[in-house]
Amino acid sequence: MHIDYDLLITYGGIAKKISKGEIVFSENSIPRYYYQVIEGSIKIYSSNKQGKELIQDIYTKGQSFGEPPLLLNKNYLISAEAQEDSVIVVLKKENFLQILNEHNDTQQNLIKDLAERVYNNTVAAQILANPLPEEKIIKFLNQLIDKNIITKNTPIPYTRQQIANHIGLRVETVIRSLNKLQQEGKVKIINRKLHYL
Amino acid sequence: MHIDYDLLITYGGIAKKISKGEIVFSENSIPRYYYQVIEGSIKIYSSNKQGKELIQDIYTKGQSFGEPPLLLNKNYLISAEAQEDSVIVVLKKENFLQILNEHNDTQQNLIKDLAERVYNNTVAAQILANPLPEEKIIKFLNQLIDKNIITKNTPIPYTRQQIANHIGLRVETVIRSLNKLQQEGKVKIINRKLHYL
DNA sequence: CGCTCGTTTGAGAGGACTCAAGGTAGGTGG
DNA sequence: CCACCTACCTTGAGTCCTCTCAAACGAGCG
Repeated sequence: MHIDYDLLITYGGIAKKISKGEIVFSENSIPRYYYQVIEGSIKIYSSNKQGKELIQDIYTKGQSFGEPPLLLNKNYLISAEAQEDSVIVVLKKENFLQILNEHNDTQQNLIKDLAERVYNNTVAAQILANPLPEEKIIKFLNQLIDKNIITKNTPIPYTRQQIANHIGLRVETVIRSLNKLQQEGKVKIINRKLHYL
Repeated sequence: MHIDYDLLITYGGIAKKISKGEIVFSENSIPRYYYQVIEGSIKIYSSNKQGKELIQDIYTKGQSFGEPPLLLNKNYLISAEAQEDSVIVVLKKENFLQILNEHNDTQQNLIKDLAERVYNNTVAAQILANPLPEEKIIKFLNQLIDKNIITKNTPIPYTRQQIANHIGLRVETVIRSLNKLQQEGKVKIINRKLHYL
């Protein structure tokens, strides 16, 4: 989802700096705002009892996040945290709903965007349910390519830990699996930078 | 998502009988229709290389399914199969889009519905990523309660196999975990029927 | 009675996880 | 320019537990 910056401001949206590591909203809290990234990146995640973090999504420039609970009047199930110093626009819920009402194209954008998230979640579920670490990784990388986040033969901008948190594995397992994948010629590791072939 | 039956018919929707086990659409095929359940239940699932089935959703009376790929012009990533003898309405894509255009309330319903699916997927991801079988089961049961599919102290209408396919485990593991949960007093098994306490 | 489908139990193997210890690169400050 | 720090990566050894495979039991039904 993306709403024109000027429109957001017109309806009372406010740009806000968020430092790396700062929390935008957290699990169980009540949604009150619509959020859209102007600069930087926001990580959406949840943690289980053992403290293991599951990254559910990462939003960057131009993308909004956290609408579903806002629209459904339910509490957040996930937390949002800045992965780097970022800027976001914050818009009161009422004003967001007003934009939706008064601009029909916004509704259509929202539909497209939500449909895309459902679609992506389908893939994510298949990755998480897959019992083989190497297949998980390959599917994860394929997904990143589909989403235009990475391209083949260029360094992948994720740490081993981040990959692990995306697909539900431990760092060590990711490292060992990447080694196997390299032997199979599916990825290449050039001084620690991971490349997908 | 739910569209009024008469409206569907007005726009050219056709009711269709689907026998148990019959496929409505399958992975990799091209979406051409909007589907809505009239009677029975449709299972949405995908299978991995090892033939293990992952149930992603089950839709019943009044619910539609399969819109995201339809709206995004992408191929299905999942298959849809009747779990029992069912009746669905099939509506051509163009006509579905026309309904969306000409009935603003439909758009809003669609938004709500998609938001709900994203929300549910968030929970599903947490379940799939959880490494402990017993926690998976408990979270799964809690989700069924939230969705009003089951209530406490009544028999749960799922086979062990179905539960396993929902949460990414093997039947045997589900059975053994249920025994532990019974010992902990969290569920009760009355001649094979599972009850959540 | 004899299918068929779902449930259950046992034994064994494999592999992800855990824990612990080092290694390496890039940045910072003296 | 070098020493140091920190974050990330890597390796090893051992445990645990899910999965696999095989077999059998129970319930419902024609």
